[in-house]
Amino acid sequence: MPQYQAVKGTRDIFPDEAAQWKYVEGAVHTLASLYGFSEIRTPVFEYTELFQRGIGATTDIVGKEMFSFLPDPNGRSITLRPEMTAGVMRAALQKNLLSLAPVHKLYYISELFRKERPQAGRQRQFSQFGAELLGVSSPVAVAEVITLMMQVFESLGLTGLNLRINSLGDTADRLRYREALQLYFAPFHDQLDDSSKERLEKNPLRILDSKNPAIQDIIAGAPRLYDYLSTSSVEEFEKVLFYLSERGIAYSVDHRLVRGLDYYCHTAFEVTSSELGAQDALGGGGRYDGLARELGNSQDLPAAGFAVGMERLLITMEKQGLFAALIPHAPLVYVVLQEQELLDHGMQIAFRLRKAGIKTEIDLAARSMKAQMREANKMRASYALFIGKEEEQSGLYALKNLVTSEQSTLSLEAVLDILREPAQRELLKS
RNA sequence: GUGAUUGUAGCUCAGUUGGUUAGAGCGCCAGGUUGUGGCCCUGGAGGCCGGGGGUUCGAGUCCCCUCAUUCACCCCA
Repeated sequence: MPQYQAVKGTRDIFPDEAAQWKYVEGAVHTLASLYGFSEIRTPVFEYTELFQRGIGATTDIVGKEMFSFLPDPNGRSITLRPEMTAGVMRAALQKNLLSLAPVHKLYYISELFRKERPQAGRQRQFSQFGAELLGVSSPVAVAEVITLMMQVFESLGLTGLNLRINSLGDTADRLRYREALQLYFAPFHDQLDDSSKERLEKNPLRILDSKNPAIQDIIAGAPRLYDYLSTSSVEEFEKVLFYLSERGIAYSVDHRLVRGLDYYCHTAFEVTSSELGAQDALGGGGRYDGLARELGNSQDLPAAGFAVGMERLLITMEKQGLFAALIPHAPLVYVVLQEQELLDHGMQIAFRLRKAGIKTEIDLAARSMKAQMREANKMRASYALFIGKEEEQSGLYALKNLVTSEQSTLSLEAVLDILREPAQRELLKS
């Protein structure tokens, strides 16, 4: 066992896997841009109060999962961001973005931190990609955001996902419903588990989220939030569903979907994958018009967004075999040295090739020719360029096509001429 | 934070009721004649058997503690 290993809940991403990340990130960038979203990058840590206010003091994230610390004895507590929305909203308010233009569409791919016990699909450092649409207070915004998210999944080839959606209504709706819930659960108080009892006081909606089998029957009989929605809230929700249907996006309405963060209102949604095990949420989001005011803004700021767990996305793709076509970028030519003394000359040749845009490998460890050839083969290099004493003096090199095994003796200029064209093709592919 | 699980070579794992110098496959390195890969063959390097303590003539195998892993709960991406 090595003396040092990666901190609990963190992991290293080695080249093979990094290629998968790059591929997925590329799809995110491309599609976000296609929908007119621009990238935003915010600091990894923020003042702790931002999350306490923004996410909600009663949530598990704020209550027990934040990495918080004091930068100096008299400083304000800061926290490694456990999610992105609060930080993005803070940035938007700080810059007064909405005064520059009425609508802003932002997306990100960022690292987040939560102090949870790791398990499948859950780490202490993880990353999400997500989008926030600011300034539009209508079902249009939610529909737009969901559509982008689903198109990312689709373009990556994911199948078998389940999109669930619900309406949480506006503040007034929820207030009325909250009372109704408390009234309903009161007689069952003694049968509830501890966390549900606590939620009954602080945030009764979240009792509906409970997976505790012992209280499922009680939950099943609870009044439905949907029945407490105002006419306008219902209309709004129906409009979102209409947009989704129109775009061929399959969904199922789930009246018990609440989601853990306090700032959601109206539409909330979640995408799950059966490929994921217990932590099956691939992504989720909703509307959060009230977040800005919660963060001290004088008024609400219409906003909708989603976040998708990158690790979970990668896990699902791996399980569905969606990385099979991802082949490592092989070198076009491998410079093979007859003996170690030729390394200087070999490196000079490699440099010339690389300058010409030709992906070139050379064995810096100066191993045997056999080893060099074996490695060239393993890397799937297309050509081997042999350098021996003769070549060094004559300036004529032996270029071997490793696929056809044909070999010819050429000047460096001739070699460049031959390799330039396939190098161009490789460049276009990558 | 709670519960369970597993810790033997770089990786995947064998290691019989405790009994000699701890094994395999893959990977890695080097060879299979004089400057040339893939397949094949040969050889080699590499393990305080997670750590500590205990039982025993004897522990990779049994007991205790500890650290770590994985999975699940809570909750979330």
